[in-house]
Amino acid sequence: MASIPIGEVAQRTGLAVSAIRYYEEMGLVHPGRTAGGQRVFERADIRRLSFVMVAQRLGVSIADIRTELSSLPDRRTPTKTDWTRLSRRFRSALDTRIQGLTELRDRLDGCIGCGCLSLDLCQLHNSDDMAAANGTGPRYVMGDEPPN
Amino acid sequence: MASIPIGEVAQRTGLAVSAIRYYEEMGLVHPGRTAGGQRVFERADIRRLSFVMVAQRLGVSIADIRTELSSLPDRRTPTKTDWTRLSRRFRSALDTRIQGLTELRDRLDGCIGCGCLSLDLCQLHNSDDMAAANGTGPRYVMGDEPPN
DNA sequence: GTGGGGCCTCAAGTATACTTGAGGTCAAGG
DNA sequence: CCTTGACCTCAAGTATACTTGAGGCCCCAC
Repeated sequence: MASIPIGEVAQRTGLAVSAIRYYEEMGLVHPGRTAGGQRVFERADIRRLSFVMVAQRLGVSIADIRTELSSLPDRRTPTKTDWTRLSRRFRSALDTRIQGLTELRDRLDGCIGCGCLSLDLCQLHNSDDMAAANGTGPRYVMGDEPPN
Repeated sequence: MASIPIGEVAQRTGLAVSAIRYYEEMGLVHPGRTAGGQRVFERADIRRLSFVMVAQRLGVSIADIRTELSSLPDRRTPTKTDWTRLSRRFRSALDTRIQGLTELRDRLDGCIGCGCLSLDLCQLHNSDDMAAANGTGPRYVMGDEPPN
């Protein structure tokens, strides 16, 4: 069956060879080895790596990606059901993020009108005194959510 | 006029004191100094820092934030017009990002249906052969855009 | 069967974004 | 005045995510 060398995986995914080796070290992929010790990947590994790239792009840390991927069977080729479960969780994370950014954008819209981030009476910044009173600042803008 | 010490700026913005000093070093804020050498901030600086926090949250690097902020007058208190110009550019970056994520999500939706990232005949992954033919992989998913 | 491109490991380096610690100064309230 | 909490600098450390380099096998097309 398809045994793909690291260089080809790199070409197919667009990742650097060094990055793929790093991902293995981080436990995101578990390629096999030839008798001579060279890594042997399979298609499922390319898919794992694709997922890694997409998740990375969304700002998910490698540690978190590993956690997500741990729901997939390590060496058995994942079934459609495995991936569907993962995709669903992923989609919901995406939704959350999009929603957060959209709210931020809408709040910013109000700002542009009022010259906000510059004027004190904006809905975002209130007066400095009010902001000081409950220990805020850009938190209004950021919706009081943690960065990730 | 309002001369705010660094600790108060930290409280109001939610930033660590050390982070604010770092931002000064990186050229994102330019506080004044007392005769004794302590930093003196003004309201405009808090707004700059708020902007920094929001931009950071969107994944903008400090170097890029500095570039953005350079359109504001360094020491003169920015006018409403200054901030409006900045906000508009910012809003458009936000739009781009939201749009990218939304497209990603929609493509993922197709995937969930077909068990993609797992099956070869998905619209995202085509067959491995086709993907190999034009040197792609997750690029379909990522819309061929650079990370930032 | 061999030449050489591809692959290997391991250590160290890079970039970003800060934090922590040591050692010392400033300034406001009592 | 004097205490003391907030502030100062500078160097070093931390975490994340990789890349680069040295030194050396692997393996397949010719």
